[in-house]
Amino acid sequence: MAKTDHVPLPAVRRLSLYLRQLEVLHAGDHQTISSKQLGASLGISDAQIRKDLAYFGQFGHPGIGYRVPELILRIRRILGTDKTSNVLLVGAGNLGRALFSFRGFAKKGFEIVAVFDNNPEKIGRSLDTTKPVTIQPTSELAATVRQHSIRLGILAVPGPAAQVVAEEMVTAGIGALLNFAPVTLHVGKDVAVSSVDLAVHLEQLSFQLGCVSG
Amino acid sequence: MAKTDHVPLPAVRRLSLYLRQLEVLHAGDHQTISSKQLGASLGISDAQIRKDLAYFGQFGHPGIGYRVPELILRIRRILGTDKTSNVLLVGAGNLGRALFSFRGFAKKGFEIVAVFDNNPEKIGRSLDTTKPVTIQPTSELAATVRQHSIRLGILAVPGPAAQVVAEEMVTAGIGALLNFAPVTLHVGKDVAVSSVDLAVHLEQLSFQLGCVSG
DNA sequence: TTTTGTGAATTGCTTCACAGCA
DNA sequence: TGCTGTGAAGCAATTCACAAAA
Repeated sequence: MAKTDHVPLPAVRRLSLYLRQLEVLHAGDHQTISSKQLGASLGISDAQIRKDLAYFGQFGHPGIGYRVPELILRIRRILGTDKTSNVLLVGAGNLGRALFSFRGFAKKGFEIVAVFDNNPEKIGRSLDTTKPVTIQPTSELAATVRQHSIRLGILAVPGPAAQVVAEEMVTAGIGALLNFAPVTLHVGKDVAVSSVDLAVHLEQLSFQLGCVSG
Repeated sequence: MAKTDHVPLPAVRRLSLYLRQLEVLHAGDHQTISSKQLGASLGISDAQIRKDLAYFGQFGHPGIGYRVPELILRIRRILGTDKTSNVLLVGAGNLGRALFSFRGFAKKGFEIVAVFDNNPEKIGRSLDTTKPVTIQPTSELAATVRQHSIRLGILAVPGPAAQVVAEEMVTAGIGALLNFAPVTLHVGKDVAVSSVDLAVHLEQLSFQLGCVSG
């Protein structure tokens, strides 16, 4: 089976990009694609793509390339998105609403099945009236996590609240956190954390602008 | 002055994190901090921090550490956020609204001064009635970019439209793009691009969940 | 003592280049 | 011929370890 014998994290990140592009190709009825072609469409070298895939097994066909539908299925299996995952969201503010309404998650096999916020005016209401998910207080985290077998949580609360809420989520049984709060979360090593800080991204770009011209 | 003689991009990314933490420390009246303390609070080694800062000059004081207010100013200067930058946003959907209302940008020296969308029903309206910015059609991109000296653009349109809109933005004079569309943008090498794909982040976490337990 | 700044050593990632297969 | 899979080589980033400064 797959060699789980240490895979570079950047390789996993790129796997998602390959999948994204393969899904586009599949919709366009492409049956096969070479590492060279796929690389050109993503700005990545062909050797990189072959090496990345080789971490997980042998997927290609010499002389042919990769069969698009086959590779899609196998990458989904690797990422664990061949089955739909239940996800919870904490933080029913502007960002939380946008994330809850975002169609892209469902397409990729993630479904937000519960929303939490401790603002009393929000509890019992819905973030998006077209969906039947009502906002719960965080005191109900543990019960809901168990009930829906949720392992993945999205954290979209203000910075000052983030560490406390993250701890509540972990205690409730969450094993992976997507954090939008502009703070570094301190959680156990067995909990995976991925952080998105919008200001940090703009600062990167601002720096790069400064490099080329005054 | 600063050695601009090739800096690893990961180092620049971390510079933003250092700044974020330093601002917290400054608010808490800390006057100095050592690389060891700063590292502990961010989960980064002390050597890493000293090396990162050394790419840009000498900021520390042996035996003392770093003076917090001084280091904040110098990192802001490096990132180009010591002055406020005008930013534009294309895409007035759910995500665009959340980004426009996000307070964190202003705190970091970024101000969204123009919003674009080609939906005729949205043009002329406002994304947030507490702010006096009305939605314009993308045909007005170039004029607005020139008028406000905008160099940074946020792209929050659906995937299929992203490449075309990105090209319009670059033609209008935008030099750096923060892209939220789930596609790889093909732009000139002189344009900086930073992409945030929410589904990719969840896939990373899903993979990591699969590593520890079935 | 404490803590920085930095060459040297190390680790990790990417690219190269080619054998093997269709 | 065209393309994959992969060891070897090369490059980039991180960590080590210590001289110098307060």
